[in-house]
Amino acid sequence: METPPSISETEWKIMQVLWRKSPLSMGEILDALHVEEPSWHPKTAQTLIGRLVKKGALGFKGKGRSYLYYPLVTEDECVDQESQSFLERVFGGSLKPMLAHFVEHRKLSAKEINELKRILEGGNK
Amino acid sequence: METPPSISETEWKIMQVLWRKSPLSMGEILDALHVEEPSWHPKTAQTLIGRLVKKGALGFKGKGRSYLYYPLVTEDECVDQESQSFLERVFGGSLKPMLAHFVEHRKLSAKEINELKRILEGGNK
DNA sequence: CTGACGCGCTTACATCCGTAATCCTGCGCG
DNA sequence: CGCGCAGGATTACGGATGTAAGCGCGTCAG
Repeated sequence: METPPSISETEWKIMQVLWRKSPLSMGEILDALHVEEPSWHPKTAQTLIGRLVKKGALGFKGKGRSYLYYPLVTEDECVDQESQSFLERVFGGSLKPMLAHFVEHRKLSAKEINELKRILEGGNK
Repeated sequence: METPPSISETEWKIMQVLWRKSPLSMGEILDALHVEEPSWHPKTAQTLIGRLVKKGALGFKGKGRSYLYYPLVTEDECVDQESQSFLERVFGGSLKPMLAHFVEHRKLSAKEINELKRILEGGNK
């Protein structure tokens, strides 16, 4: 996990399932995916899982005929990776313009503002 | 600009040049790119510019033999697009976990925290 | 027992992306 | 005045991505 492998948009959805709960079998993953998005084709999911395993993002335990899959990279690592690259690419790496953008584009209620402020304070221990 | 075309990582760099100043000729764009990243190959930039034009992200004025390029989509539109998809993909569309993540992973100084808080307040007019 | 089904493994294929070369043409320099 | 060069158009190509089908085997239902 020195180098968290790159995880594509669609692959993320699968990772998220396994970050929430693991290990899971193919069928269980499919079920979980279908909750949010019923259009998942089993074969597609299988392919993506295969790629994630090959990339080293997922591991599995050969428990009999079918495997149980589980993440090899933590959600936090991946989130950090993504956040970093997003911030860099879109806002030149600086938080301020980013926050300013969100404040402007998503009409935040006073309540939300306060919650966000509390988060800022909490981190400044 | 109903549907801002998707702009890839590398294409962004070119858009940024033209958002800062436009219209520009091929050569001027290249010069600007070289400031940040001298390894830009002219042919590569040309290809990307071509793609951006085809996608409708850039327009040009045929001022003689060489064109002057300029953006057809605003930076704000694109930033919003990216931010939206990033937030959705990585944080389930919710600002709070996102801010919490940044606060935790980037040791923010008290000064930065204050600046961010001011941004929050400013938006809440 | 026997075939359907689940699922791992392999193959397919159209796009997009990054990176670049080739071709051609008109303009400016020597 | 002819040639090099900038730069527009076209073509190339390997890797990633989304989407999915085919093959083969072992398990479970009937």
